[in-house]
Amino acid sequence: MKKELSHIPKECVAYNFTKTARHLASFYRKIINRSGLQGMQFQLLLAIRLYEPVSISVLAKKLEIDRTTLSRNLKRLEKNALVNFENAEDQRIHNVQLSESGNKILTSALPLWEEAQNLILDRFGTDNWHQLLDSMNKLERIIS
Amino acid sequence: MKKELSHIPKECVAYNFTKTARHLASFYRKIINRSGLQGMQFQLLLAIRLYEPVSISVLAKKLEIDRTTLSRNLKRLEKNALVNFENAEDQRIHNVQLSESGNKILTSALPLWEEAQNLILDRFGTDNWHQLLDSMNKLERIIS
DNA sequence: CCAAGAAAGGTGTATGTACACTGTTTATGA
DNA sequence: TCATAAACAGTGTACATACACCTTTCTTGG
Repeated sequence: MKKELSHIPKECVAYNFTKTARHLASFYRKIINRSGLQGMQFQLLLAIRLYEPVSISVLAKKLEIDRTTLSRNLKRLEKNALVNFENAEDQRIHNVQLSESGNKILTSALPLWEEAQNLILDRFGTDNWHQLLDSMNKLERIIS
Repeated sequence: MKKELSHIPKECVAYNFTKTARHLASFYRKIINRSGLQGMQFQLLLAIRLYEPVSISVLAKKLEIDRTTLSRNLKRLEKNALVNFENAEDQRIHNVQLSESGNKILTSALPLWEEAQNLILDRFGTDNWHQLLDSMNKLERIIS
């Protein structure tokens, strides 16, 4: 007889998070795309505005994403003239900052993020979200 | 004066889920890789075992992933001889099922999934996880 | 001072994701 | 019946992820 395995996808922490994350990213992306930005581009421009001028490695740590992934994503932003790189005194460090148009398009996208966020929170409840977020953060601490 | 924006990454539902999902996927992947399987390969083989023989579209709906993404991921499994395709009477449908070696390697990976899952649940608490999962499922229903 | 190592970043390669579009096969209703 | 629509799947293209490996630049301890 074959072992019953249907509990695995139902219970697997990674699978369920990945699935929900995909759907949520899609939800936000469809709205934020109206600004001309991809979802990831929005995240990056926002993070750059918060920390600029900032090196690639530092930004990767802030966003908790792989440095080489970030590096390539930033390269696309540079190609679209949304960010600029410049060297620091330390010649190893490539500092990134928003360009004029990067700043402009980010500003235009902020209300779209609000719209997506509010669509979710109005239906899910802000308190429920904060509780969920707390729980997720505990989970994160466990695996790092 | 510049508007304060640091609440956005802290609060954004999509960003926080994506980040946690990445970390969790990495956690499971490192363990499951010891079987020779990628994390996604494990998911797919498992789902195929649960539903085989199953068409690509049906499998995509079960897994809630994009059909074309699934199609290409399955192509890699086929290339590695872990699954087989065969046509149904309905010539449009390509049914997929596990090969001998696909079955074997999946069986060998199951204890590794248990290991990863238990590492998380032992530290996080099964009840906490079920509560979190409930909340996530509510969130999913809201956005679909 | 300077050799060894650490830090920053890039490249090669492979996998994963998803939208727009296409072709083929089956179902359906006027 | 047969034109039209729906269902199934593949391809083109672009973006996103991440590991292994490399070079360049700085730091540090003997």
